[in-house]
Amino acid sequence: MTNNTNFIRKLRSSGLRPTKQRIKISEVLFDREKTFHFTINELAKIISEKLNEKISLATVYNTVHAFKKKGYLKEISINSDKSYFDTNTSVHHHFFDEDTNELIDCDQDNVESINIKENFTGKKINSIEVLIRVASDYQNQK
Amino acid sequence: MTNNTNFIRKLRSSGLRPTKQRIKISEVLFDREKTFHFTINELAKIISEKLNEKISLATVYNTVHAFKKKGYLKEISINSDKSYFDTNTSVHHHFFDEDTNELIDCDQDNVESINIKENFTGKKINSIEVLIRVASDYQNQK
DNA sequence: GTGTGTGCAAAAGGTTTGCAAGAAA
DNA sequence: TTTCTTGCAAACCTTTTGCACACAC
Repeated sequence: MTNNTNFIRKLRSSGLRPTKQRIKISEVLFDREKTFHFTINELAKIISEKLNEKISLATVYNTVHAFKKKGYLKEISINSDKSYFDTNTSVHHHFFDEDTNELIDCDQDNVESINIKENFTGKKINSIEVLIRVASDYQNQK
Repeated sequence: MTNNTNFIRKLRSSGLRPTKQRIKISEVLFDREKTFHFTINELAKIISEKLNEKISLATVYNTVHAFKKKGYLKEISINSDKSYFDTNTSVHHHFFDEDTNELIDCDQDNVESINIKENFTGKKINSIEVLIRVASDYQNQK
């Protein structure tokens, strides 16, 4: 599959040198039909275990942050010991399954739009993030 | 100021022994008029620097988590390396000032209610959290 | 006394950093 | 050859853990 050309073009156009590592990570992240949610550890595991490639953890961190800065990834707010990222960079919200620690995109149609009537902070709104925590009904002893 | 009696009663009624440390932390957290947002480090600093009291970090962590479990504190989702807590446990949302890393309560009146039209996950909704990231207009190079 | 809570230091887990070696331009 | 990127290990920071001692009941 050589739509690697596309990744190379994309990287180059955003001022990132198309290195082997970045292309490989692009494949893992963007060569899929559905949105992908991941932690950096999960991503590193996929690369090393599923693909049997060796990319240093530091490089994975570098790359993910570079991609985020370029707008190819979104970081999602969950209080958790780890950071979650999302290949879907459009404005949308999330379910977080507390049973499985899994993120699920929330269809915009399922949420009424949120209007901030007043922004008393006098600052620009950068983003509005909604996180809906869900869990099995029976295990609500948390 | 001896509304410590109140804290002692409160602690006891929730099955927590009213130790010196827990009472002191209660004072810092709840003996104020406005909502208080903090990270555990900030709390520990206030105790040691402002009050010149020595409470072990582990105890601060224990206490904050105990208070959260009892429903006296709320944990707030921000992607950050630290956890933020809020003494306002009612349902409400937040502004997060990216310039100062400060949390601000969002008046419910300023947000239209959010309705999740469909919960396709088949699970119970535990919470709906809204975080509005704000920053100065001119420094949007992030 | 019994059981719970505290304090310390060590450990753990995620993330960042410094720097030398390597690859891209 | 110049600049950017990688990889490694060490450092860092927040949070958790284990255990002896102290305190609340």
